[in-house]
Amino acid sequence: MYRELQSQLVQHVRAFLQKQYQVELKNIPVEQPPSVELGEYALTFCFELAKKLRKAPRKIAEEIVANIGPIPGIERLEVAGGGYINARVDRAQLAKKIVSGSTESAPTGEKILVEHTSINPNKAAHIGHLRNAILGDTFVRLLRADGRHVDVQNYIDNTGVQVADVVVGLMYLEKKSKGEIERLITDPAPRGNQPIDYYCWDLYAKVSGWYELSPENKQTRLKMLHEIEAGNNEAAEIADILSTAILRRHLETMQRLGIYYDFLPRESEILSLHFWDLAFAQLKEKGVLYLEMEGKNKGCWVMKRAGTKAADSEAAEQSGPDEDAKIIVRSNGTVTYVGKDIAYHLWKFGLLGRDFGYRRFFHYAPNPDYPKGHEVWISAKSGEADHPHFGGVSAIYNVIDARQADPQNNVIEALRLLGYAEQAAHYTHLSYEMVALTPRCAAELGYDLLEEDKARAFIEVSGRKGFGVKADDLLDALIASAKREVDLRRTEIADEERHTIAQHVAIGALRYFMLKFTKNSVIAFDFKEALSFEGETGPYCQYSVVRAGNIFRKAGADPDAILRENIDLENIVTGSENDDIWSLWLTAAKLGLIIDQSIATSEPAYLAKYAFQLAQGFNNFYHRHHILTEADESRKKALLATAAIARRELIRALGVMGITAPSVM
RNA sequence: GGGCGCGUAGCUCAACCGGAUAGAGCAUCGGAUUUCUAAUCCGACGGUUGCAGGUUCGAUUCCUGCCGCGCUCACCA
Repeated sequence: MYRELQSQLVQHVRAFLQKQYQVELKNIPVEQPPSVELGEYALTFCFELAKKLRKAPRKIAEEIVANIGPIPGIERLEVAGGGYINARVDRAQLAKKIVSGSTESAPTGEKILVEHTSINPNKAAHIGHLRNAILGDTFVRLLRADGRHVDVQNYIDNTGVQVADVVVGLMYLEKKSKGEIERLITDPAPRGNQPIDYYCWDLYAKVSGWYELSPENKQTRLKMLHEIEAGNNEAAEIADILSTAILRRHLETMQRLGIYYDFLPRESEILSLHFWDLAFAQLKEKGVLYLEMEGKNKGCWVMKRAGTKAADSEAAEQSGPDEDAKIIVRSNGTVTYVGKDIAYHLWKFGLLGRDFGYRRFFHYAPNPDYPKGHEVWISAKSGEADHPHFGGVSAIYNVIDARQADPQNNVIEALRLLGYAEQAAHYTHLSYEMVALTPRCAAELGYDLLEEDKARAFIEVSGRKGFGVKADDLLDALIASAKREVDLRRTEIADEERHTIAQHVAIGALRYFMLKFTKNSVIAFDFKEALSFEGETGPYCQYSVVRAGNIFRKAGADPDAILRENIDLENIVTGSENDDIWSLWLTAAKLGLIIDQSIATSEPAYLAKYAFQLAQGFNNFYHRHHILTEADESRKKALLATAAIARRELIRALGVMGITAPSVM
């Protein structure tokens, strides 16, 4: 609506500039004037044109406004300031289009792969993982709202050092047999009735300390890692049952937040199906890797790093070994993490020539996102005969924190050097900054802080040290806090229903909190802020939806039905006395544009800010115009339509963020 | 040392590809017909956008140099 009209306007202006002045502008930026009093769109290109045409910007603006002629949907153009052109739309006409609300973009058919969460399956999920999963899930929802076909993957590193650490803990510190470990997973009693991921959280921290005690202890870790990677032994079996149990816990935690997956590829299958061998052959054949013959990397297969001197200067190549090169295969013949990741990404783009086996792993009961329920598939060496196909996509988004930019860039560079420029260009590392704790928060949690840490703005969480806030704990705290608020406000309804409301509010608060910060801002986590339900929060937005709903409930009207009636929009959106109401309509009309921008910049925070703005606009309207006591029936109906539009678009915006509003709060 | 990112109100953060008076929330203070439920609304207070230059009609935004902070760069994953 707003988006469509905007592109029409740009097209028209572009054609006119070409015809009248023979100029072709690459970009015709469109902004919104500071206030609707000045119009709906602002054009700034006259300033740029001033140089080319050797005329004052205002003069050009005046000429254009005088000569451009009528533009569909635009009432008139006006010159403002030193050379802005402001466009005023035909409000009644646009409002009518907003009411009809049918502008879904056509599906493109191509498949997009979004990978997120990817928590090492050796401990409970913490707030850092929540940011990843919420960011990723919201991005998936954005793409789907835009009509794209998306597969959601959660990569499981079930054979890595982190899993090995916990297995070491069970076998060497706790001295448990395989049978005891199996019982530990099926029976909560031996682990003090805490969930298995919680139990391992503490154990993991303990093992890290144990390694520091002696070099022999540290050796155990390496030995364990190799056994697990090799497979077909007791340690590998223990690692498998343990990591699988913890993985289930992670899926349950994320399910609480409305986060679902389609496929869980595991490192164990990347190893057992020998993905690396195929990738290695390609990398050697195309000369991406070379065997280093001298220097500190002697005997390793290495790859030049992107952007280094060695990569673009031939002179450097002759002056000895490139010691800065990235090692892909160690001198002992084992492959590094980046190597495996290259193979995995060749698979993602369908360039490897081999596929995973697939079997069913987890079933989601019917829910608002999947009314018929949903199946999660997991990789397997030999899977079920009937399975959906994953991988072979045209674009990928990896939601991974900023600390892993370097390995990500290595993988992209490898694809590029292999000649897959197209794929490399559609490989997006959706990078975001970490969630850390404020010193105050750390103190509240009972951690002893070093003096130097107390002075910091934030302290990095560390699973290895057991330092952090567990995802389920935070969600529980939010639900409890929301429940107290609901108990105070809604004494007339049943406790069970109050609990459901509290869950909605808690999820809204948490998801919004994780989305309101732009990606490259470090979140310094603090309970006080995260538990807030006022101001710029999810519950604020949810409350606006509830309020709008209340109006219709009291009026005995259905918001969708109102919009199908014959409404006199002219009298409510036109004229400067109605600027505040019109401005709410206009904000509501922008959701499509905001979704586009959020995708283009891979920045879900835009959407969060927008939802808040829309909620704020509605609350303002709510106070200024008392709908149910409006005497003029025609105006009352138009006000109801206004509330219906704001409500509809706000519900839609929140839905893309995975937030739903309860019917009462 | 190289790479990436950050520095904006007391605090936490915004600012669309460079655009009109740099905006929100929190905190503080003052107010809102006991109403479509106040998880709300209105107002006040609060800024040399780290510093110094440059480009531009116009710079929080782009360029250069400093200062400060975070992350990262292993034959760990």
